[in-house]
Amino acid sequence: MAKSPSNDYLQLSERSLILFKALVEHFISDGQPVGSRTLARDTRLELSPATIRNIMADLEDFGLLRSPHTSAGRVPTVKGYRLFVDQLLRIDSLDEGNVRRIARELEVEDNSQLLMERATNMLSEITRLAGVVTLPRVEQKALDQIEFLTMADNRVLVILVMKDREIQNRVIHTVRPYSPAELQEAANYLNSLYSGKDLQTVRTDIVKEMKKVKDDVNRIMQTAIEMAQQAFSRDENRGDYVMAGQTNLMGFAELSDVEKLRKLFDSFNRKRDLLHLLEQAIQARGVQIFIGEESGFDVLDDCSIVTSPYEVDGQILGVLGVIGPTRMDYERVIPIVDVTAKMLGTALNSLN
Amino acid sequence: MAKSPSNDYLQLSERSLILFKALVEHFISDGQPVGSRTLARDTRLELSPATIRNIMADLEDFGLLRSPHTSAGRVPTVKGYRLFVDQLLRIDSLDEGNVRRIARELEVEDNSQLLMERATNMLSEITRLAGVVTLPRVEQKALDQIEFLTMADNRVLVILVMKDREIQNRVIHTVRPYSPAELQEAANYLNSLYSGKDLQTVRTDIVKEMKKVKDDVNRIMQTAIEMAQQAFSRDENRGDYVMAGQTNLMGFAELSDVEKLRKLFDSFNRKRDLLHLLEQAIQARGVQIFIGEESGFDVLDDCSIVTSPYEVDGQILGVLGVIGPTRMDYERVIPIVDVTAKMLGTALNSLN
DNA sequence: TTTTTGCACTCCGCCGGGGAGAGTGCTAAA
DNA sequence: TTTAGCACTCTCCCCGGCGGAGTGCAAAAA
Repeated sequence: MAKSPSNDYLQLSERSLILFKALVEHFISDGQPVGSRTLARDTRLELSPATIRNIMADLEDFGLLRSPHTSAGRVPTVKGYRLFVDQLLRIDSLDEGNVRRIARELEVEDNSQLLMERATNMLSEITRLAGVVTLPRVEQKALDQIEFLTMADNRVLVILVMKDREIQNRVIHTVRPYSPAELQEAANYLNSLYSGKDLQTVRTDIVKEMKKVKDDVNRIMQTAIEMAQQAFSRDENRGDYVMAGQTNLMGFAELSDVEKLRKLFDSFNRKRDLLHLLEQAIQARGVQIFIGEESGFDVLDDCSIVTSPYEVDGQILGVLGVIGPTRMDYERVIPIVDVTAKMLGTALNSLN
Repeated sequence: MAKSPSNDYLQLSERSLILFKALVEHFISDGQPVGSRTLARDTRLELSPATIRNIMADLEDFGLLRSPHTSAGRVPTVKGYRLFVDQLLRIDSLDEGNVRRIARELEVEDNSQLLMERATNMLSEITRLAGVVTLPRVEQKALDQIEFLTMADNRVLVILVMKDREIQNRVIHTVRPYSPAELQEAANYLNSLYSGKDLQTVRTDIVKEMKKVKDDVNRIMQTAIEMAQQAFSRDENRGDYVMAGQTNLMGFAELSDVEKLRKLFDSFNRKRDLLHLLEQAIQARGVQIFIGEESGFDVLDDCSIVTSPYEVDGQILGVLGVIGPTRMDYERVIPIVDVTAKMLGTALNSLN
């Protein structure tokens, strides 16, 4: 009888799926393995525990359930959760109250950094899980204005004002001192050329420009290009994120092991691995979910991540989401993540 | 026989103190209540366990020790730790290796924000506890240069370059548009007047200046004062700190209770309480230690904090330190905190 | 007087046994 | 195909017993 796990849930009857769904929901809400008896009580279908046991045995053969030990109930496997979120979940739109709350919280802020922080806090507070938002790559942002300021010791302070009102400061070192007038001219030149374009484009354009300039003797352009070359050089802090509500993860029984928790928190601090994961999520359009081992990142084995990219003018700038135990309340969390991503997009847009 | 706890350790014999010190050291190193037997083995004094028991009973009467239950060994009380760190500890200077390590780590950085982060990381790594450094109040920092940049919608970007090379950006809203030339003149004026002074002073000076200006019709000064008034208005984010190595606190048995840990971490995130505590420490000169309840802040009941202010040119800018369980290795931690504070001071000084 | 010995006592932690409870799988009947 | 019945298997919890560690006290030794 024992089938090897396969992917055709097709074989599963409607009834089995209803039962399966009920089981997952039950487990999500109280974290205990679910037995046939409980399930018989809780479902509409008037079935005896014995029948349910038969069905559960089938579901186990399909690799959707497993029992922690011989005489415990069943819990969903990763594959089970996958089926659940992909096929069985009916996501309805978020209730008015929360929608308004998110909107209100995000619309007032007029600074993109703070906006990100608010978004994370929102996420973690509403879901009672850990919230995370990646900061937009500065490369993707549109430049509004560039200015130079002379400092001592052949250093020049570059001020990049982005369209979203973020201000970036960079100090560059030059080989010879430049006069304020020279720098002003260079700034004017660059502003007229590049205002409104994103840094990525600016950089490639400058490279092209450099080739032409070799022949050209225009002094202003020379200065401008020289400055710009350094000012726009690739920023090495490749990406970053802000997080909030990590402590919400303490207190979930499946993470109550201090050692596990420690590893998880350490990895949040290291950022590298999680960032890598989030960059995968940025590729996708819409809400994406990594369940347990699917993240391919073992400190997150008992965790799931629900993410959604946020965008401005159709361009994806970053991704936000929440991290929680695999048995999180997906039905509630998914729309929250979804809406927050959209709201963050519009909030950012209104800054431009 | 039972005396009420009193403060005259004078009555304690040399021998009792030696024993007490041995006990505390023993407890610090392995966290288990210490019994008479163990102590008899570990000390030079050739005494029977029984004698030691008598002495320990005395020490308990003085409120320096207590036993968790009838037949466990003894552990130090807060009062005991206090005696230990105040009177019994011989702090010798930090070993060359660590001194050099700290120096090396702090001398390369040329940006005060990053310097602070390095310092925290150092502290937490070397002590294997949580490290914390308060950021210097911007008020205290010396101004190097101020510049203005016109932006759209009657907004002006103020750039404050501090002596320590930190760059502050503030956006102010003006009632009428100012031309770049006007702003340039204002900046020149303010730079000539205030470069090198700290923001606090600048602000008070400006208030004085305002009175005079009323009569004066000098246009440049008018503009300058108007700008400066807003630019230097009191910054409301009153204080902040950076922290590292919080996870080092997980895994100490006395904090292994997840709920306790959660409260502790939450309070780190809230910052308010801890900040308040650190501000007390800023008053003191040199290393200061809060043991257990002494912090007057109940999530820290099982923790001690060792702090030291750091200063530049004799002026205290902030405070740094570590947080760990009450039974931390004070003998090792104290010199580390001390040296790091001094090194941070000199590192900051070399930026000016 | 101080220190030590001897001894009774207390308390914790650990182990094994014995239910109770929950849940399973299998077989046979409906 | 579903259900009832049943034996079986785990876990969890409680209990009692026991060894170990440590104490306090009284009496002996120094």
